[in-house]
Order: sequence, then structure tokens, then C-alpha cells
Amino acid sequence: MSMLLNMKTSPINEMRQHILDTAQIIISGKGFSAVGLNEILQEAGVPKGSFYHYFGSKEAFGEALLEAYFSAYLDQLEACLTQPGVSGAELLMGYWIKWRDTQSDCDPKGKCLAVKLAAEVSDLSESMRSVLQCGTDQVIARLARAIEAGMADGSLLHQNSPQDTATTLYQLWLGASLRAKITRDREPLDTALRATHVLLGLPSSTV
Amino acid sequence: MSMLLNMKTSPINEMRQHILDTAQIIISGKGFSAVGLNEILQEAGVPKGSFYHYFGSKEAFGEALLEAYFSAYLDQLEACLTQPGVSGAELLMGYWIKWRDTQSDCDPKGKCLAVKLAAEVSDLSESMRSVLQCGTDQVIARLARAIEAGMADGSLLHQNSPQDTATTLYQLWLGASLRAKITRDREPLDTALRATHVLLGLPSSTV
DNA sequence: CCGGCTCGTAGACGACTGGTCTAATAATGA
DNA sequence: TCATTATTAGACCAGTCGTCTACGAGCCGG
Repeated sequence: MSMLLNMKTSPINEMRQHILDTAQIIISGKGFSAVGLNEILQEAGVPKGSFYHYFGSKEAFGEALLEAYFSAYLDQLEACLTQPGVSGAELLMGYWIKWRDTQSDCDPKGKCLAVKLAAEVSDLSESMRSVLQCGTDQVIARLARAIEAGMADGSLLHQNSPQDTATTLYQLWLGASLRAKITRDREPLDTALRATHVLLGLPSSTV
Repeated sequence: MSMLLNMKTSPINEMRQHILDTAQIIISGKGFSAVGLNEILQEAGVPKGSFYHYFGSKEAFGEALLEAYFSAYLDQLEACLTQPGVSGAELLMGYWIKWRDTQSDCDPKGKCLAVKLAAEVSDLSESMRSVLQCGTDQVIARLARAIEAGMADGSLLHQNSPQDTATTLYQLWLGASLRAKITRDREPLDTALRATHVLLGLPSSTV
């Protein structure tokens, strides 16, 4: 009983999370294949031999990394889209602006793992692809709910289906973030923000 | 003089191209870091030692790979967008439909290297990132010209700037292709195609 | 026709790192 | 004190990129 309750703060899970946190920063910079366990474990101050006490393999570790990432991301998304007294349209635009800002600065901590790893990992590991699919589907579903709420409160027009709009917007921002990695500036994300206004039927503002 | 003319068919360039063609298939599946020169050269039937007669390093090889890819892609794009007696809108939609079809089937030969490598390579090699930037910028510029032509022949409405629309569409399709790698089906690309209709101000068709 | 020359190629090799696992240590609890 | 568990050091081999020497095909002068 108490073991179940303390699952997240048990020493072994604390260590797991510590390794995952360290790895996220490194991997969001160098990718999955290009980073060795050595580098991660050394940075985390964990002996190499201990790795297989916490994770069954590098692939299982990758799964856990993505699961932890999406878990935190969805919490953050939920918080972002449930502020009292703010219209649905404003909540959504706040989310995209936050996306633009976190992906255009240079802090590796906030970089999106879906953008970084999707292409590399989907053809590499079926289990990691599956976590990625589950995570992104949940993000899109949450965005669709937010769009629906915006339609309900009158801040968004009814044009296409919320699911379709959410999917399109997510894909647009995925691609914009990818291109931002190429150009190394925020122009792709600014362009995506303008397009988001259009796709949501909002008056274009000076961003 | 004749050397310049024959540059593309000189034995050394034939060999280079043969290695590049072989590598493109493998790398578009497994990525850049995860593939060793061994595997590529073995598949190409080229001994390992000879590699450094054709390319200075793996990174230089990666540059050449991307250059060759974009060179071929831009030729293909040009051919796709310059068919006589077809309206600008139809040319563009033909291009997106072709994109959808090539990226949704399983043939690794036609897979987009920009989608596959952008995230991995941009943080790994400045020179490869630079080739990627140059290539994608050219694609977007060519798309912008096609949109401009569509406005000129009356098949497209004047709404936003051609450059902006081209950028948005390209990013949307980049992201849709990325998500298609995750979901392993064509739904992301079908959704992108519908959104493309909307963004171009065309009547939505049953795709 | 032949010997000596160059030059592109061949693939073994070096130094190193990868993920994985076993065997030994440290810590814990009875 | 001992049995059991938790932790870790280091060996392991396959694989990495890049180098280096040695082989052999082709040419040229005689």
C-alpha cells in the first residue's frame, strides 16, 4: 500500500528520474543514437554498471524518457489551457506563443522531444514510436477539446471539426519547429503563429 | 574543357554518386548517426579504404548526400510545377498530392531526407545544417513562385504574401510527414492536404 | 616485349566507444 | 553473525571512424 503511494518518491524512482532529467537535456541536443550511456551516466554522476538496475536496456530507457517527457508536457499543457476567466481563443493563442518562445530560445531544457526524436526514433524502435504516438495523440486531443471550448464560449468560429483543426495546427507547429532547427531563428515560428491566426479565423494581429 | 562537361559522368563522380545513391536509401531509414560507413560501403560494394578517396570524412559525405538530394529534388519540383496548360492551383495541388503519396507508402527510395535528418543533423553538423537550410529555402522560394503564378493566372486568390503562404505550407507538410512517421499511416498527410485547400482558398474537395 | 614507374584501390589495423552482463562488493535486516 | 538484497566496477566484444601500407593495373621509355 504505502509502496504504491510512495512510488514516485521511492529511492529507485528518484534515481530513475534523476537519470531521465539529465538525459533529456543531453538527448534533446544530440539525439538518441548519437548519445552513449556513458555520457549520460557520467553527467548524472551514476556509475555505468548501475544503469541496468534502473532500466532494462537503452531502448527501454528511451521509452521511459518519452513517457516522462509527455507526462510532464501534458500536465503543463493542461495548466496552460485551464486558466479561469480567459476565453478559449486566448488560451489557445497563449499556448502557441509559449511554444514559439520555448522553441526559439537556446535553452535545451525546454526543447520539444517530439520534434527532436520523432524522425530518428520512429524507424528505430517500435516501442518508442508507440510512446510517441500515444503522447502526440493526447496532445492533439487536448488541443481539440480547447478548440471545442473556444467554439462554445463564442471566441472561435465553427469552421472545421475541432479534431481536424487541432491536428493541422499541431502538425504545422511540429514542422515549424523542425524548420526552426534548420534556420536557427524564430522566423519559422513567427510564420506559424500568423498562420495559426488564419486557421482559427482570428483577426491577424501584429506579432 | 571536356573534363568540365563530363564532370557528372567521370568515373570518380559516377562512383561518388553510386555511393550516395546507396547511402540515401539506408540513411533515409536509419538516420545519419546510427548508420556506419561499413554498412553503406558494404551495400555499395565499395571497400572501406576507398571511401576516403571520394569523401574527406563522414561529415563531408553527409553534406554531399544532402546536396545531391536537394539537387535532384529541386529538378523534380521544377518539372512538377512547369507543365504546360495546367493552372497554377492545379500544379500546386498536384505537388502536394505527390508528396502525400510518396511519403505515405513504404518505399524508402522516395522518403524525404529533410524530414528524416533535419532534427538530428542540425545540432550535429553546422555544414550539414547549412546545406539543409539552403535546400529548404530554395524549395520554399520555388513554391512561392508557383503561388505567385497561380495568383497571376487567376486560379488562386490574393490573400497573404506568396512567400508566407509557401513557408506555412512547407512547414505544415514537414510536420505532417513527421507525424506520419509516428502514426505510420497517411491520416496526417490527408489532413494536411485538406488544410492546404483551406490555406490556398480553394473549395474543399473530397480527398 | 619488358622493366620500372606511378597511382588508385584494398582491406587490415588502431584507437576508441557502444551497449550489455557477470562477478564481486556494500548494505541491509533477521 | 549471517543471508539476502542492492549496488557497482570492470570485462566483454562488436562496432565506430579514420589511417596506412601494400598490392596490382596501366602507362612509358627502351
